[in-house]
Amino acid sequence: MIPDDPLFEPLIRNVRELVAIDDAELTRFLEAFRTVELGKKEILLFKGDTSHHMRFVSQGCLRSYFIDSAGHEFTIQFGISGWWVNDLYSYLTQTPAKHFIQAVVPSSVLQIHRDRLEALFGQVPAVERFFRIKIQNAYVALQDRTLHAMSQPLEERYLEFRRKYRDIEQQVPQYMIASYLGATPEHLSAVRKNINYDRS
Amino acid sequence: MIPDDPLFEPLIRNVRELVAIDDAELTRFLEAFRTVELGKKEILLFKGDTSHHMRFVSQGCLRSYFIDSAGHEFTIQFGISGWWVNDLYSYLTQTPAKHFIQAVVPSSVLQIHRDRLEALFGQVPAVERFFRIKIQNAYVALQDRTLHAMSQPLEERYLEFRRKYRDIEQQVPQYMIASYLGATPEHLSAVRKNINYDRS
DNA sequence: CGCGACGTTGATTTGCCTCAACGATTGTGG
DNA sequence: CCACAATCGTTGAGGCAAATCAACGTCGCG
Repeated sequence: MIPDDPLFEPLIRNVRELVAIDDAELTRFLEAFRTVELGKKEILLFKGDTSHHMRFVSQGCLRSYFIDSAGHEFTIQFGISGWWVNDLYSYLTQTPAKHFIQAVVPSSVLQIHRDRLEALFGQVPAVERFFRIKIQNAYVALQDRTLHAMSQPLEERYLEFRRKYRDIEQQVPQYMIASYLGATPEHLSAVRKNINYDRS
Repeated sequence: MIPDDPLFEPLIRNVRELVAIDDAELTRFLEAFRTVELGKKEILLFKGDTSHHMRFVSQGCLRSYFIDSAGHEFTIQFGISGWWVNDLYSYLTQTPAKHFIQAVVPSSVLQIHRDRLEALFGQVPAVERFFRIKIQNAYVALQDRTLHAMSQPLEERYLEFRRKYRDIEQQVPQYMIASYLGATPEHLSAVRKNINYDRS
């Protein structure tokens, strides 16, 4: 009954490690998803479009980013297998997105339409619970990142990023990491040089 | 049946403007709250304590902040009437808080114990829904703030703060606003001076 | 009144950005 | 399969925004 497509495995694990849900309910949930395949650098959501889906990264790596008035890119979030990625503001308010969502490498995404999900919230409490807890955790993580960004110099933030996301660091170019950390590629490059000198 | 204590009014409004909930359920929810009165500068949650309550500001103004290794204060959040304030990480994981929560001016807080709230989540779906939506909105707002902090100069951030939170600006000292904006009091002072010159 | 908390000012230092240029690697079309 | 272009990381010079440090005025409160 539960779909045995291997793309669904990370999602099943993601749900079951957080909430108790029986097979029938889980199946209803999974059946509401559609698969999207993306090539390297392909864009899944454009600024100005409205986000109608919650999106789960099954394979590969995505990022969301925005571009300020001076043309600078800021990476908001990376997402690898097991992460949810979205422009939540656009999704929640059904207004045009301020961010882009892009595949950094070839990726497989599972997405569920907002109408289906809202209906499921009323029908399967475990699904609503799942998203409540997910968003709580995301909030805490974001708060942590915000505080680090304000209080730590770039070197600390970079080392922290490496510790926490070694698997992300390997698949994304450095200028994206710089833009995630709120720095220029040149500055990050200089910091990396320093770190290597310190080692020897 | 619904408590008519005026302190509850902001909370009742807060819930009813977001979810449909009948009087009996709302009453159950409200009865789980206790009132806490705080004097100016009194601390409600100390760093190192574990947060066992969700807290709602009924009157006055609170803030949460943390102190880094160099002794600098960073204000994470202000909360006036109608806002929820907590160290969510401590609350969710039941680990020692990394932040303080403090009354900026004399304040009245309504708080519900975690055990009561978790029980209500299972019994009254509207309560779980309420918190899911609240935390979604908080996440979006925090993301917005994080992006502004990274991409805008202090002057922009200060003007934005003023526009958005004029009612907060009036009850908190300037050095706390500076610490919220990620700047020193001296720098904010200089920026304010500039703004005034521009006006004339 | 006198002390402490708060905001301001100015001099100096510093972390980070900007701009320009240059290898190295990747990928692509002829 | 090679040649050329584009992408990415690095380097260094110069500049600017913001932090630091120290000092001072003012207000409110015990």
